[in-house]
Amino acid sequence: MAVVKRQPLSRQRILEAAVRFVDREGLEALSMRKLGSELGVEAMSLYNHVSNKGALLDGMVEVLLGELEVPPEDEGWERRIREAYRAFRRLAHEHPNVFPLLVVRPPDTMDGIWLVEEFLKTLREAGFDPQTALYAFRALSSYASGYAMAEIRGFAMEPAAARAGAGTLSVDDFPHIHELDAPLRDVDHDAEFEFGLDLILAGLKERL
Amino acid sequence: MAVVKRQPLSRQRILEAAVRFVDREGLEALSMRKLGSELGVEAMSLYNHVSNKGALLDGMVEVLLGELEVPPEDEGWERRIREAYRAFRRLAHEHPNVFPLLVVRPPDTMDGIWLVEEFLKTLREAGFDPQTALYAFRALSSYASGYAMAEIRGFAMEPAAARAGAGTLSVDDFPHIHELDAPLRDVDHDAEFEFGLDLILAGLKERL
DNA sequence: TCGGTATTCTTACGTCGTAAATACGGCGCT
DNA sequence: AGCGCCGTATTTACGACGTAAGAATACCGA
Repeated sequence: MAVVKRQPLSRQRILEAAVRFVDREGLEALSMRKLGSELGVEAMSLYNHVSNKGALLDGMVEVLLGELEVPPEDEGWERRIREAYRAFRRLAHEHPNVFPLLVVRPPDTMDGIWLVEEFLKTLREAGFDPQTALYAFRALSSYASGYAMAEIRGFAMEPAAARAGAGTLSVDDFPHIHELDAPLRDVDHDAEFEFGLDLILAGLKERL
Repeated sequence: MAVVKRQPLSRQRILEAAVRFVDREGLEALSMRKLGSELGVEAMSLYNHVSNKGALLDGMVEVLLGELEVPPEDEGWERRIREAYRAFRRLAHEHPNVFPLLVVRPPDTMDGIWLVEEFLKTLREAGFDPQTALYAFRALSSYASGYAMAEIRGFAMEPAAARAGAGTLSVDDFPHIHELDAPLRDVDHDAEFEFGLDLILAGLKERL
């Protein structure tokens, strides 16, 4: 008899369910009806808390952003920034099906703005002028989001080579890809990501 | 009387029409029916040349890749690579609505593989060891595609600030964003992109 | 208990991707 | 010229989608 009382719907509960659903089934599988039934509710009920599907997707990127672990202020600017981008990439690993939303529909919330502010503060206090701080922010963000996307979806323009093994490609036509066949088989993505981060951060330090 | 004889359908004609259509109307507006009528044909006719909508999208990124202007070999590795990524970014400007496809569904064609091969060749001949060549390729590609995406969709996590002007944000809570209000109003994206490219390329040269 | 408000459900419409069956048009035969 | 073949185009149909409009229900303070 003791049927669990159904919890009331709420924007937050919907968004979190949506993230879980997409984590499990993929972005394309997400529909209002299916998300509704996930919550034991009809599709149209969702519209009381979310104005349409676009807003639902936007809300999902809010959830992701909320999970981002912002490192504390006290550990030196370089380390702080490093950790921030590592955390960003971690998001991609934890939600590979949701993450692309973040790239395709940039967030427009106070939380997002606050992150930018925090970031710029760190760089300004490190001694960069405003212009350079901005450039640095964008260079790092571009790199990190590009890398994370590539990692999730397969590296653009590095297709069958790595996935199927270079074996099927003629050695004569593609000697350099072939040369990388073995290393490509198990790249250390952590190291690779850090390589790029090092490159950019080292360059930035020189401009201090 | 002289009605223009309707050209026969073909995969290529379909893909090009799809790119034109999306350039004009946006990705979300693309449907088999509308693309069909664009070509004076019923939706189902398209399926004789393209196995489904997914394949259509893949084909569209092939078209984009085909438009990429690969710089000649003879101008020194650094300049060649610079020009290649500039051309890549140009793609994003010319097809802002199609470009995201390239990020979300990495191409898997011989043309794509050939581009990688060409790239690796350039870096190997410049003197990089295979491992570093690979890392360099991916660092640059991540940066470039991340930057191009951000440019197209609005910079992730730099939202209302730039778009609405920082005026609406309290100066006390967001001093650093506010500080950038004016510069943000007209950033020179070319310069900004080059800044990041410089950073990475400079770092790479040191590892030669 | 009542009345009103906020939430949920039902029904309905137009659009989507695409499977299946049908019709068509141009070709090589005889 | 007539016939049949085969690839292309059309018709029709199905189930799923997002969501507008209205009806039903649940909840809450008086």
